[in-house]
This record gives sequence, structure tokens and C-alpha cells, in this order.
Amino acid sequence: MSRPLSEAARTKMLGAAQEIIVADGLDACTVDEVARRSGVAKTTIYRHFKNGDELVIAAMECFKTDVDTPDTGSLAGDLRAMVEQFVATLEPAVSRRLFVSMLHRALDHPDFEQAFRRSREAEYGPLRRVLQRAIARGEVDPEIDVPLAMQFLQGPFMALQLLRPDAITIDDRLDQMIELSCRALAPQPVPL
Amino acid sequence: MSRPLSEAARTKMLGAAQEIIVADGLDACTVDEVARRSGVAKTTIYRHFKNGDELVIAAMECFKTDVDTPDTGSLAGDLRAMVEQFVATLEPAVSRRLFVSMLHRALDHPDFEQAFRRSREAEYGPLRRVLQRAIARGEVDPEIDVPLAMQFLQGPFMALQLLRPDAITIDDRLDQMIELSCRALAPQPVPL
Amino acid sequence: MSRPLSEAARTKMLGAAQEIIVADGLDACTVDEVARRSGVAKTTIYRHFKNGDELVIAAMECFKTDVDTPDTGSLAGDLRAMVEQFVATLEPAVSRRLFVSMLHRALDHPDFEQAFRRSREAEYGPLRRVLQRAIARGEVDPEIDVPLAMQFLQGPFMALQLLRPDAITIDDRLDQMIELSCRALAPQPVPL
Amino acid sequence: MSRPLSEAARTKMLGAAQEIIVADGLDACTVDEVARRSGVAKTTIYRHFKNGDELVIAAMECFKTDVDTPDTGSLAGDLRAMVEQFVATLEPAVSRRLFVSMLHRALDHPDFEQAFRRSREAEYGPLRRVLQRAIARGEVDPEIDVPLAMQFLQGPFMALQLLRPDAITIDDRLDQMIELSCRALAPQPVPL
DNA sequence: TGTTAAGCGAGACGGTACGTCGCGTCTTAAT
DNA sequence: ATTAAGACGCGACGTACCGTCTCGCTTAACA
Repeated sequence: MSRPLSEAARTKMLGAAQEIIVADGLDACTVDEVARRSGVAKTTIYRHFKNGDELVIAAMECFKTDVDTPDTGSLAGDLRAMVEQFVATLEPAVSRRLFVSMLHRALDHPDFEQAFRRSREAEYGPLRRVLQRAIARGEVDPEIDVPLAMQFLQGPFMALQLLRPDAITIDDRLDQMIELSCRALAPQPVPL
Repeated sequence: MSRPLSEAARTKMLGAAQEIIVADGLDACTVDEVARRSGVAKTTIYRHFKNGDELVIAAMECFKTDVDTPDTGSLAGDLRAMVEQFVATLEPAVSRRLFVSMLHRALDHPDFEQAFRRSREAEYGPLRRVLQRAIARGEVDPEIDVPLAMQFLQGPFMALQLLRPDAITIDDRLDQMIELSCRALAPQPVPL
Repeated sequence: MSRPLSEAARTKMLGAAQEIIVADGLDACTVDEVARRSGVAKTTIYRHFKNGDELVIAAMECFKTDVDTPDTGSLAGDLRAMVEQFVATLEPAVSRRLFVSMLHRALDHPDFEQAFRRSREAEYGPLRRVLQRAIARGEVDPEIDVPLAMQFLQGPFMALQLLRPDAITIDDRLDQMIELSCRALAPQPVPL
Repeated sequence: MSRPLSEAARTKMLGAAQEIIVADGLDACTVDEVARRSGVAKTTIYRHFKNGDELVIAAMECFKTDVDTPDTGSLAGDLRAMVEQFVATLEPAVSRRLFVSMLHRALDHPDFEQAFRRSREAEYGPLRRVLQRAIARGEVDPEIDVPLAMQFLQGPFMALQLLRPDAITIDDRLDQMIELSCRALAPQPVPL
């Protein structure tokens, strides 16, 4: 019966939060700073979110974009297309920062843990579809354990993303990696 | 005419720092807390280390243990042995925390970035030797790009460690993943 | 063609305001609190008064009671009667609070300054009449400056009211004070 | 055995507090503002004073100056000298503000009540001595109740200070009022 | 008797102060 | 000179009010 929470205020504060996150990282995204940058009063922020963490999590959710399910006709092509989309969506250095920061916060804060998990799920569907199509095509061993295979596919990519400060680039190295992954999952040749 | 830095104090503070790190994580390891727990004065800490980060890094270095180079006769066996040693060295949940925290700090602090890199290098030698023996045995494609192969071996393991809150356990899943990794690197069967 | 301001609402809010003022003092009489206690919405309050100050001032005006002009036949008797009426009108501790609070607000807010002045003028008329009758009776020096004498009469009373936390009581001290005041205003004996 | 509270910090914050008080009044003297103006951190202020009220009270105490006991040979002269000193010490408009504000805060806060009382006691000694000398000289009725007389001397002056927004000035009005006060306390002429 | 402008209740909004916490650094006093 | 203790500046936190503004419902005056 009373005045609803202002959508404008919410937009402004989430916008500011996202700016801060992209520019200076998750840890710079404090309630005070969001209030300063957005012009929204701190009290108002606390009306929308019960604490600073919730604000940050909400801002992070906004980064989520729908992940397409490519269909290039080959597993390698599909994987490459997914990486390309990933890279196109967010500056690789930024996404690396965010990934690490989320992982870090998730260590101690269940809310972040869940948010992180949710954010990863967006990729699971497309990847699973890609994988299953590859199985159907006979590119992948039909007896493979799908969750395991998915984790296996993500692993080298994640190592690349995390351990290389220069982050991911679309290059030969990536292609080689994808090729190795495909080979691992390929149906075993029947031993003579 | 002056007094050398007390080795006893150094020992106490590093010990306390390690205790804190294992028990509550890297972020709990502040100068204040180390002073509290060790009984060593903050001033003293700052005499031994130019700032809190250095203290933490020094404490982290102490965790480093020599990584053996196993020789079981097969790549899969060697990899498994390495994982087993890794798991035996430090509680998996703890090592996961530390890995993530280091990664996080490395984002902004070059000192941590270097420390992190150094800590990883301890594994590179043994892993490289294991890999090269496998090449010699003909288990791995001799034309493989070694750095790439290493990243590829570490990747799935890292994904397992990071994305599973229950951390790594030695089980079938691990074995399967090792098998996939080996298969990825195996020489290509000569097409008929 | 529209709806007039509700008299009922006005009554409720002024009533609540007065209750608060008497019970907890002027500073507790905020728009929020009046809204809470009266059940009238803040909006409505602001529709009746352009701001909280006006509400408070209006509530204060309601306390004003006509001050009688006593006629006991002597200046001392009249003064005492006035004090008695003053004390009977409002709990001394309360009137002390209000006096001080009004004085305080008057420091910065001209509206309160005027309200305070108006509230004091209610006493001026009766006091002036009492004084002039005393002059007529020969109790007071006919050449006295009337405004000065009035302020002089109020002074000790005000000191009593302000500086004694236990506020004013009708007692010997008061009688003595009145006697001294009368003596000061008495016609000077002609020096021989 | 540890580092003592910094006298420099204390000086800076009290100085800033006094500046604020004189310039903008007691109510503008908030912890935040003192921190801003003095450059002293808010936390440090709370190390020196357990809350904002204590800071304000401490700042007020600094205004206290020794009140001289004049000796002009007549009660009227002494009173006038005291008023002159009072006026010379602090801008009348400022002292009026402070007086009212202190009175106001004293209503609800015992700490301020005591501070206010203490601040007034500085005048009591000199005034009492002046009064007693007047009694000795025969200017004042020797059977007078001293506390009553003092209140009586202060009262008209206080009325002047409080009720005149233009505050006190040294002028005829003041002289007349002093004369009335003296007359009130004068020994009663023996009735024939 | 239906329309409609305004009153009305509820509470969101921006603002400012509060007092707390934890950090890394710096200073004193004592060993 | 080293140590212990803790003050210092900084800045985020979350809370409490304040006065104002905005919503959506209701109601009273007019047609």
C-alpha cells in the first residue's frame, strides 16, 4: 500500500556497482563507494539490500549473459565458438579478476558461494548440449561420464585463464588445447 | 653495538602466522592477529618484514615442501602418485583455500603474484620429468608442446580442486580424469 | 470541488504533539513521532503545516492560557498571585523545559523566535497593569521606567526557574524575593 | 607502558571544537565535523572521549576564564565591573547562544547539567566576595540571605541577556538595572 | 449517483551523525 | 636496540533519525 522501492534508485546503484567492479574490482565495490558514485543514499542501498554483500552479488548477477549453444558441426568448432563468445562478452582480464574474486569470497560467504555456483550454471547447459551432440555424432565416446567430461573440458581452459596473467587470447595455443581435449574424449579405437 | 634481530621472535611470529593461515585462512593472517597470537610486538614484526604482506608470504614459503618425482612406470601412475603426495601434504580443503587466496592477492599485489608463481614452480620440475619420461616411453606424443601438455595435465585437476567445495578426494573420479588426460596426450594412432 | 483538510486530523495531530511535548519535551516532538502517535500520516501533517516547526509552534500556542490580572491591593500580593497562577497552569518542571527549549530554538529559527516573543507577551499586559496600579497606589516610584521595571521584576523569577533543577515552588524564598523586588521599586525616601 | 594519548591530537580537536562552537554553536559541534576540521581521525576522538558529548563538554570547559573579583568601593561599581569583564571575555551574542544551548542540553543530559553547574560556579566566588564586602560596608542589609541575594543580583542580568536578542550592551539601561538591584538589597531605613 | 480531485496511510528517498571495527603505521616507555 | 603496548589516520560498516516526496487507495464534494 505504500511506495514501492524505486526502480530508478536500484538501477543507479547497480550501475555504479558494476562500473566499480569492472574498473577496480570486486573489493573496491563498497557500499560507501557505490553511494558516492551513484548519488544514491547509503540508507537507500540498505533498503534494497540487507548488506553490502547482497548488493555486490546482485551487481554480479547483472553481468550474466545468456550463453549461446553453438552448432558448428564439430566438437572442436563448438568449443572454440563458446570460448570466442566468452571472450567477447567481457574483457578477459576483467573476467579473470571477477572469477578469482568470486572464488575467494565464496570461501567464507555462503551467499557468494551460491552466487558463484549460479553464475557457472549458465554455461553448463550449452556445454552439455554441445557435448551430447558430439556424442550423437560419434565424436565422443558414448560411454563417457558426462559431468566428468564437462569438468575435463573446462579444466585446461580454466588453468589458462587463471595462471596466465595475460589471460586468454584466441590463438594457436587455444586451438591445440581444444584439439587435445577432443582427442581425449574420442571413442577408443577397438584394439585388434 | 646493537642487537641482532631475534631469531626466536622470528620463529614465533612465523609459527603463529602459519597456524592462523591453516586455521582461518590467509585473510585472517593480519599483523595484529599474528602479534596477538605470538606475543611478539607489532613493532618487531615490522622490523623483520617491511609490511604485513611480506610476513604472510614468508609464512607461505614455509609450507613449501619438496615435491618428489615419482617413477611408477606409467604416466597415469606417476600422476596419481603426485596427487596423492599433494593431498597428503596439506588438508585438501586448506590447500584449496590457500590456492584461491593467493590467486586473489596476486591480482593486485605483485609480491604475491611472484610468490604464487614461485610456489607453483616447485611442482613444475617433477611434473616435467614425469612427462618427459612418458614421452621417452612412448606413452605421450613426442611432438607435443611440453608447456601446453603440462597446462593440460594441471587443468582438469585444478578445476576439480576449485569448483568442488568438497575438494579433492582420491577416488574413481580422479582416476577417470587422469585417464582422460593421458589419452589426450597419447600418440596419434597412425591412420591406415 | 475537492476535499477540505480534515479537522479531525488536525485535532489528532495537535493533540499528539501536545502530549509529546508535555511528556518528552519539545525536541521529541518530531513529525515522525507525531505521525506515529496520532495515526495521522506524515503527508497529512505536511499538508496542514509547511514544516515540522510550524506544527510544534501551533501546538505550543495551544498551551497559552489567558493570564489574569490579579488585584489584591498590594504589589507583592499581585506578584505572588501571578506566580501562583503560573505554577497552577503548567507543571513547573514542564514549563521550565519548554521555556528553555523555546529559547534554544529561537536562537536559530526566526519562527520560533517570534512564537517565543508572542508567548511572553501574554504576561506583559497583566504585569504592566499590576505595575501601573502599584504606581498609582504610590507603592512604586512614579518616575520609574516601566519596561525596565518589568524586566527587573521578571529577572529573579527567571533565574529561579532556570537555575534550579527542582524548579519553582511557592515558599518563603519566593516571598522574600518578591519583597526585595518591591523594595527596589519603592519610591526613594526623600533625603533630609 | 604504552604510548600515551597524544596531547597534540587533543589540542587540535579541542581547538576545532571551540572554533565550531563559537562560529556555529554547540549543536554544530559534532564528532564528524570536529574530525573534519581538526584533521584528527574520528577514532582518535573516541579514544580521548567516550562520546561526542564529552568532547563538547571538554571544549566548553576550555572557555572558562578566571573571573576577577573587582573592588571599586561600591556594590554598583563592582557589579558593573563584573559585567564589563563578562562582556569583554566573550562576544555577548556568543555567550548568550552558549548559555542557552548548555541550559538546553542540561535538560536531558546529566553530564551537561553538571558541566553547566560547574561553569556557573566560577562566577559565584567573586560575586559572593563582592556581596560580602558590600555587607561589610553597610551597603547591603546585613541580615540578608546570601544565596537569595546572589540569585537576585544575577536574575535581572540573566533576563536581560536571554530576552534581548541584541544581547547585553554596556549602557544606561544596564546601569539603571544595577541601581535597582542595589536598592533592593539596601538596608531598610529605620522607620521613624 | 457517478466522477474526480484531493485527502490520506505507508513508507521510500537523500542526508547527516553516530559509534564500531579492523587495518597498517608510528610513538612512547621499559627492558 | 629490542620489545610491549597501544595511539594514530583511514575508511567501511550498519543504524537512527530527520524532513521531503511518491505511491496507491479512499473519500467527500460536485455534477
